[in-house]
Amino acid sequence: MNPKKQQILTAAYKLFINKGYNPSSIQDILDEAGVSKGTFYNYFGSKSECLMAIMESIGSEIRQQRLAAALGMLTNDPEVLAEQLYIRIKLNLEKNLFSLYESIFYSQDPELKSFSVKQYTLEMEWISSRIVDVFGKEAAPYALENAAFVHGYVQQLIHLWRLVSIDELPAEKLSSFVVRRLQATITLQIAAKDSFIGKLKLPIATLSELISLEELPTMLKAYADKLKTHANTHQLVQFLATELAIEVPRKALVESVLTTLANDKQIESELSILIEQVWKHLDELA
Amino acid sequence: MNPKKQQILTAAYKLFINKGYNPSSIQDILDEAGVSKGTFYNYFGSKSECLMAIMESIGSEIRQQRLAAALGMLTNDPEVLAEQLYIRIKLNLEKNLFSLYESIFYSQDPELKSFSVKQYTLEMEWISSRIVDVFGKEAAPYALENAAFVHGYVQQLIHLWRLVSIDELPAEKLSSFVVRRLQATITLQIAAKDSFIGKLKLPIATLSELISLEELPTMLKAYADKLKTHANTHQLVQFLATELAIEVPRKALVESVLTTLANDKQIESELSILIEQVWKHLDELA
DNA sequence: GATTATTTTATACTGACTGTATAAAAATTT
DNA sequence: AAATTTTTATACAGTCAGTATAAAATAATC
Repeated sequence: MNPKKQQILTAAYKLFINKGYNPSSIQDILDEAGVSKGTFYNYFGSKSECLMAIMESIGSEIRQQRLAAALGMLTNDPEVLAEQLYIRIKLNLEKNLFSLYESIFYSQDPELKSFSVKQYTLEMEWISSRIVDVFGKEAAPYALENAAFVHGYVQQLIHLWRLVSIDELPAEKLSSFVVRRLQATITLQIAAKDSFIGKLKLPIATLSELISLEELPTMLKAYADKLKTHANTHQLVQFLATELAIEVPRKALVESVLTTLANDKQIESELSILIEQVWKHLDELA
Repeated sequence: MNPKKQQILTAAYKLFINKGYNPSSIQDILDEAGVSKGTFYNYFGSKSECLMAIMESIGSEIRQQRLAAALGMLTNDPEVLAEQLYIRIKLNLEKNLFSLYESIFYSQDPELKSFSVKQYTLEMEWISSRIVDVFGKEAAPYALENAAFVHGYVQQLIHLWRLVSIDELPAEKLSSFVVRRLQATITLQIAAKDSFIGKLKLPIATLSELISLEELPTMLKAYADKLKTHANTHQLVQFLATELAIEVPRKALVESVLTTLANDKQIESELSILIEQVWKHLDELA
């Protein structure tokens, strides 16, 4: 990613989580980044576009870590689900993201609004599918409303904790607590056939569809070619492209490279989507 | 209440729920109310103060209706709880309040922020105490976190419903569904002794303490004296003051007057707090 | 009914904000 | 070395919240 763009994102991120989104003016960002106004508007059409770019990359980081956490584990293990829920809570805490979500979720700005709807939809879909993984297909009719249950309960407990205690939030305890509560309530709910949302479905969100393992090498190759100036990243992506093309890709090597890439803050969102897709295919490799 | 102040509140309310809080400028409010800037700042120190005044009166309306709904009913009836939860949902729907809560809850403005913390605390305390009413004192150690459960679940289901369906939200179905889920989960939770928040308590919010039945007549009388210009309200408050002072106040009459007052949009928040207190004492009357 | 006090209006102003525009300077690419 | 792109500095338009003030309208008091 262009260093100026990265500078701006870093500065904006720092300001947003400290002062909050609204109170941080574009001028503040420019001063912090040591960059002029023209440059800012060269990369972002508006302040909210800048915020969305930040959220996008965090979302991608969460998804990658969740995929990594499930790797080699049984998908129906409730503890894996708890661990994955914990990943979001942990990242939100570490990066102080609550105020960012807050600014976004209930924003009046139509672009931010629809962005947050998309983010929300993705999260609900992901939790729903994990609920079916864990509790079996008899849980499917109740998965969506229990995704809402999980999401809402986590959110409220975090909020509540901050009002009742000055101690650090026990995030792991929280996520496993919520999963236990989920387990209890969903079992009874299935038995009672008690449903609210019923058969209604969320409008499909993008990004959930998989890029096939066959397509990935060419796409990665195409991307690698754009990375001439970033020697390190270029090497890694180039390697992925060729390795995934051969008969039996070396899984451990691929995973290692993915981990390195996942920790690289410089990468474009376009690339990080590709990386997520590789993660998803990882357990298909020998 | 001063007619100009009422004009401003009505105009602001209309704009806030249609355009949202942030996009409504003070100038918009002035135009809508047909009032000049000086007048606005004569009654409200800022735009957010105006919003808080609106929220305050709605909160009071909700609390009064909830008290009325429980009147003469058994406090441990889960259906009464569902009905009371429904009251908030219904009022929020009717008055399109979601966007208002949204603007407030996650605001950066420190005054709004602490106001919303207070509102939130009151709601949590109220739900908690109702949970103990319904599920008995063995539910007490779990009441607070289940208040968070109820609040978060309701919120999420409303949000979800709006994404999956264009139909009107089935609010009554929602509230009774959540109460059933609460019933299921809290029973298992008590059995499992599984708690997250533990013994931690919310910092006490004001307004929860009762004004005694003995004090009320004098306080009402004092207030009535300030209402010389509002003949109708003055009559009603004056009546309450004298009626509550006598040996055996006529309950039906008092209740009727309270209902009339509850529907009066003109009353000051100071008075509406007194009215709430009378509601709370109502079942002590013969 | 006249005088005094209060409320309301109209208007101008400050300072902060987002986003646009533009010409010159700096850095990159060809 | 020349051409192209990026970056800077700066000025500008238009919006906003909130302050200030003098004049007009209304209400309260004697």
